[in-house]
Amino acid sequence: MLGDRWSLLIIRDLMLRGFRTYKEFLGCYEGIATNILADRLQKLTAHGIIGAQPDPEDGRKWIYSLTAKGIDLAPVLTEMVLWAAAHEDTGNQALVQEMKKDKQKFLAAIRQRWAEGK
Amino acid sequence: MLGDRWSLLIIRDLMLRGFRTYKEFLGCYEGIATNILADRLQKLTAHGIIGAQPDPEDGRKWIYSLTAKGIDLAPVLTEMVLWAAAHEDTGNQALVQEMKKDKQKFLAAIRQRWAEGK
DNA sequence: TAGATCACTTGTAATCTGCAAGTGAAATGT
DNA sequence: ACATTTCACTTGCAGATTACAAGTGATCTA
Repeated sequence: MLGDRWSLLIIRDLMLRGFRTYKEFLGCYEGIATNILADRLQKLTAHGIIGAQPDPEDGRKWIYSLTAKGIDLAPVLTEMVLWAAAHEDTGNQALVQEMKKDKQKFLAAIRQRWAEGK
Repeated sequence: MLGDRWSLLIIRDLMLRGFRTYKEFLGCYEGIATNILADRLQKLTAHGIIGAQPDPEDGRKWIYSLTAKGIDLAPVLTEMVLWAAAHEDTGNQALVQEMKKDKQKFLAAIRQRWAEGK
């Protein structure tokens, strides 16, 4: 269900990088094809991990967001980021430091952010 | 690097189900092809996540094991199992209960088991 | 109202995967 | 000693999946 090259990246960027629209995803990943992105967004939606709403300010856009099920992946993503930081070259040292310092606080902040609807 | 259908399952079963040989993996997953299994074991080895040693009791067999880098995936796998248990139908309720009850203790036990060389 | 932007869809070629059948080395049975 | 079986793979090939380029229609902007 998450066992493909892009799904977890999409969730990560919704959760940690504030991505919201198709264009943001498409522009960011080197190499993701338009049809594959559309397919993954659709499958994640079908699995109830993300949701989509029309943008009230621009009728062409859709705004993607995490569902409760998607937000519950925060501990998984956090551990993955920490693992990658420990064993591979990764950027984003600030984020990693914040996670390491107080994991529970970090997770609580993510949940809080989504509870507030942003 | 782990973004495919089988790699994380292989790591999970090395870590939690005590799998050690090619045959165990092959017999367990419905549908994994022999060449794909060989390929994944090789790639995981190349990435330093698993290692392989010849079986001293049977010259045909290889014994696969987790490296330190692989063992460090325990928190990721644990959170994934807990997420799946909360949101999908999964078996292995005993394992899930043990993880939930004391996550740190559970992780310490995994590390201990590997430190002892089993 | 012409052109740009947006989120896709479609077509096609290349790549990857799944399955069946094989291979060689090592173990087992007689 | 020799045939058979087991083991961990490899090989060949058809079918599925993916990447890339080029649209498409609805919506926004100048």
